[in-house]
Amino acid sequence: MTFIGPSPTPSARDFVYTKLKSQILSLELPPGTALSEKESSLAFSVSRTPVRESFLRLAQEGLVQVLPQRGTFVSLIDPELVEEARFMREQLEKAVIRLACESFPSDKLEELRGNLKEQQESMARKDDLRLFELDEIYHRTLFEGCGKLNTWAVIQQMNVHLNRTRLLRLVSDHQWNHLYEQHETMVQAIEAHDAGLAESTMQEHLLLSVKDQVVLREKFPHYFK
Amino acid sequence: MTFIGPSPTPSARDFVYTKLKSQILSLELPPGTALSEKESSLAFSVSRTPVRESFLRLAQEGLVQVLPQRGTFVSLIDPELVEEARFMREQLEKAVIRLACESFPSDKLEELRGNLKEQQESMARKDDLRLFELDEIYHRTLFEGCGKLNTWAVIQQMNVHLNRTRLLRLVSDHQWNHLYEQHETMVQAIEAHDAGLAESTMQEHLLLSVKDQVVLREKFPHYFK
DNA sequence: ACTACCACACTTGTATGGTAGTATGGAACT
DNA sequence: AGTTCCATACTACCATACAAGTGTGGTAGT
Repeated sequence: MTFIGPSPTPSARDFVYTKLKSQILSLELPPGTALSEKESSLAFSVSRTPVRESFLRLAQEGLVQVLPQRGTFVSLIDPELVEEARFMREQLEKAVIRLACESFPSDKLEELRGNLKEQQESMARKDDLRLFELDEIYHRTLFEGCGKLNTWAVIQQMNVHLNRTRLLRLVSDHQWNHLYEQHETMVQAIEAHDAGLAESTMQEHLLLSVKDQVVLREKFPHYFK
Repeated sequence: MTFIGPSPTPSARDFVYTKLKSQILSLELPPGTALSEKESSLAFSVSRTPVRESFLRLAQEGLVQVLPQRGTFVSLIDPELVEEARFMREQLEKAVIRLACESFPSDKLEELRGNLKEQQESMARKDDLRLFELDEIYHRTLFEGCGKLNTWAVIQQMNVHLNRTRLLRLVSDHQWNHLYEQHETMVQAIEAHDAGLAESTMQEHLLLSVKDQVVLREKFPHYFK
């Protein structure tokens, strides 16, 4: 439920925060890594203050753990937390697509169709990065059309815990086709006001995101709690 | 999705944060109020650092708004945000009580029954404050029994936006009886594995929480966005 | 060899001074 | 009178110094 007014001039704090967050999510800073205000401040050429404030924010999001007078560490991945994040997203997305089946503004529906078209193009170009973005925009548009953008923001925040288990490399090779079909099915379900179909498709759709965690857990058991 | 390791020795930051938060939620600091690092630091007899860090945390939770070089202000109540918080809570609570109807550990069921009994006693004593706590514990126990404590934590965080519109005074006089009956019905539904009954009762149950907002909005329109 | 202890090198927590951007009120000008 | 401009008193942002707790390795004593 966080609303960030993006500063017109990016502050040092935001810079450090963004950088650290991306490093943590990409596992460039693996779980368990010790951080230090001083060290990071040197690395980023800023003072301890913005670094410290970034640490605090990351701690609130559960990405790092601050132990007073002892140190700050990248959080281990908590499988329970990951599962619950998935659970929450599932419930909220299902509820929203049910709403969408009742009524959905036509301009947003148009956006969804345009998005689908671009997905096809990107699949042809094997542009995985763009596909990833389009997937996100697709879901965002769904929430936007239902007037539930704040809910989407909450989901985004929970997603960080899912993202750390989602290795982009692994995703790239498999089943964009399958995902695309589901996206298309859901749009059709909305048009047909078929809430049952929409909901079950969404459920399957979101289940695909859990597979990577198993792989990661076998490969790096010490990343997990 | 935030996890705060409560410090063994309460830090100045936590003290200031807790105090400010409670003042904001109780409307003692009404929406729109201008805050200032310096002023608060004097009021709490600490330096500006812990105050500043509290401001940032409150900003992330959406309770204050920090405008660089201009000031920090208690956020206006955003009706959309309040409605979505209610929406999310409804979806998640309904999903959880459905799970509870499939299976629920007997010791937690015992806790729920004990809670109900204490609710009766508190109603007899007209102990509204305790009833408020018991209501919260009741719902928490539901999530605990389903292994969804992190989800409960998320709900708690969204609740701050609902709480600012829930005037404790107003709540006190009406319908504890009604709420209690719903609590009892839900426990029975869990025992009977009647997901339909449980879900619809929960939905009604949560709808009761919106009424105060209307009153508040008529009385203090300038508190709202 | 083993243990108790202590100095030291870390860590984060707190206090404070300086910087730059913003709002405001009054003076000077039209 | 109305408008423009500027000094001034704010604001949050950042840098830095100091305080206080923690872990560790070496040393002295047994």
